[in-house]
This record gives sequence, structure tokens and C-alpha cells, in this order.
Amino acid sequence: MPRQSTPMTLTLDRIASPVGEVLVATDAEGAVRALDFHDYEDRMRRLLHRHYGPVELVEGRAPEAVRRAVEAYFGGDLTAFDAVVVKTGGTVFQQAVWAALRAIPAGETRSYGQLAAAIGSPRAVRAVGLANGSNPVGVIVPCHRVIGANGTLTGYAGGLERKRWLLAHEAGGRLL
Amino acid sequence: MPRQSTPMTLTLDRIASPVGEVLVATDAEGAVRALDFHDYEDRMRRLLHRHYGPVELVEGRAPEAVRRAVEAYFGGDLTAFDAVVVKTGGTVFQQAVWAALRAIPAGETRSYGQLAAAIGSPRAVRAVGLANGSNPVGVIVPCHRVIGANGTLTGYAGGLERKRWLLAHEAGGRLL
DNA sequence: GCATCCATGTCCGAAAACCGCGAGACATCG
DNA sequence: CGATGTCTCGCGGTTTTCGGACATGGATGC
Repeated sequence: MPRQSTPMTLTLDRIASPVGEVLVATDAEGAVRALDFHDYEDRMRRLLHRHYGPVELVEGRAPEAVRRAVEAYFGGDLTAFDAVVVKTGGTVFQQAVWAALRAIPAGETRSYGQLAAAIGSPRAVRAVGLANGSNPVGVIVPCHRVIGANGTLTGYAGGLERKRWLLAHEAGGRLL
Repeated sequence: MPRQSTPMTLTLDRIASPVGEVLVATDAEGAVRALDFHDYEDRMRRLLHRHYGPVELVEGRAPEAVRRAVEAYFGGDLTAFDAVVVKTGGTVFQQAVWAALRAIPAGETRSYGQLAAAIGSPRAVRAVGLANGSNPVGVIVPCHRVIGANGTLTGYAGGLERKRWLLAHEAGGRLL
């Protein structure tokens, strides 16, 4: 619950993708603070507000490196995000989860339990799901690579349809 | 509710005064973050923790300018604090109250109602009292200059005895 | 004057509700 | 029998809600 009074300013860009327009919020240093799909803009704002307090979003272009990475990823270069810098708020636990997410290579998946174990809290499975669901930087921080222990997709903030698409995209044609 | 994980480090100095030893916590820039009397050290730590999360206090000397100001004030130079920089956390409301406090000249007093009106929330009288009571920077931010509408001293975090002394000190012999 | 009572704004701490899970217990159906 | 489905319950972190507390200040009634 941030109590700061000085509002934070981010740049909001919109980039086309096969699964709909993507919103990207970058800060003054060019780090990505949020990424979401256009039909979840209010959710994005809510998350930003939760973490940083009052946030002002001004429409504008994200740094070219970021734009190129997004387009490259959707074009098929699955490692395009490796060099992108993201910055997040959130609790210690959430940061741990999100960091662990970025360690999952494209094309692979993990179960919520595996992820929980990876951060040292093997029983915090549901908490992982919760943290996953409040990930502000979609796609780049690949919360879509986490699925149920039995292979079910279970849920995705951008809609299960997109989760399915992303996983298929990353599988490159292999299985589902 | 600060969620930062990196602990903050402050310098804790002790300065003698006619009403007992005074504790002063200053940050790396030399700004005063807390000031309290020695017999309320735990309260000071509690407030610091509330505002900044984990705080590490290392014993050491405050900047000379701060030390001199404290000694000068207790020596009779009532304007000695004017140039001292204080920095506080707290909610928007609290910051407003504390800012309004510093605008009260030495030798004068205000009622809780007057202060509430001054910050634009005329009915937030009790809230002002509450904010007053959680002022981390005693004496410099003169919460002791606020008294009941009928002239009662009503309360002081450092003990009513000290409040009385401070007001008498600032009145310079005039009345009570 | 003095005791009582009440409306008031803000903040804190405790408690409850919320979940993008997962394991186990059963039931069902070939 | 085994594969599959539904259900129940415990799990842990976060968010939300709620109940008091309070450095007041008026309005009342004696």
C-alpha cells in the first residue's frame, strides 16, 4: 500500500500481435513495468496502482529495443525477451515467483507445485497461483508456462485461449 | 506498509538537554528522520519501522549543524530549527499535519481544531490528534504547540511535563 | 464550571475471505 | 481392473474488511 504522494509516470505503447493488441508500459529508464492485452487495460492499471500508488500513463512509443523484442517474439524468435529488462514492485514472495518464472525456457512448462518448490516454499502452491495471477508483466514474465500438475491449463489472466496459443506458439508445432 | 526488502540505515545520536537526553536519527543526507526523548526509544523505533520497514540504527554523531541546532534551541535560540531539514514518511494526511505544525512559530500555540481547519479538513480534529501523536520528529516538528481548544495541554508523547516545559521555554517567561 | 454524551476522520492490527493448486477418496464406466 | 471424473479439504500468501482507539470539540444537563 504505497503512501507516496508523488505520482509516477510511465509511457504506454500499443503493439499489434496475432492474439490482439498488446499494451506495454515502460518507465523513464526504458524498463518494462507492465505488459498486458488491450482488453485487460483496466486490470493493468489496477496492478500498477497497487504496486506504485498513483500512476500516470502517457501514450507514446516504447524504446525501440522493446518494440522489436515484442514483434520478434510473436514472429517466432522465442528468445527475443531474454535481454529485455523488466522491473516490478510487489512483495518479496511475488518477486521470487516472478523471477522463477523467467527461468523457465520457452517451450517448457512447469506445474504450480514445481514452481513453489523452486522458490523454497513447496507447499505454497495456491499462493504461487495467486502471485502468478497478479503478474503485471505478461508474456515477458511467462506466467503462461505454468500449468496444473495434471496438464490442465487451469487459468490465465489474458484468457485461456491466449494461454493455449502462446504455449502452442512456443512449442513450435510439437504436441500441445 | 512498506514492502521493500532492503533495510534502511540511520545514524543515532544522543544529545543532552534540560529535559533529558534526546535521541536523533539522521539519514545519509543528514536529514532528521526521528527525534525523541531517551525514555521513549522503543516508540521511536516503532514509528521508524512503521514508516520505513526494517531500519538499522547505528550509534554515531549526527551532522554538526543538527547537533548545534538542538543545543541552540534548548539554550534559548528558538529559531534554531528553522534551517534543519527533516524528512518523514507517513500518509498524505499525516504529512499535511506535520507540515502545518512547522508553520506554527515558537511562542504561539494552536488548537487541534485550528490545525484541522488549516489543512482543509475542519472536522478531522481527532485525526489531527492521532497524527500529532505519531509524529516521529519531536520538538523540531513542534507537536507540543498544539493544545486543546480550552487551553488544556491534553497530551504529549514525551510526557505532559516536557510539553509544559517546552511551552514555557518558548514563551520566554511570558504566562503559561 | 463540570460531568456526560455523541459525531467525527484517520489509522492500525486482527481476522476472514480469496484463490490460476494438488492430493486423496470415491463413483462411474468401459 | 484401470482410466477418468467429481468432490473435499488443507495449504500459504495477499487483500479486504471491520472494529477500536484516539493528544477533540461541541451540545447538553446539572
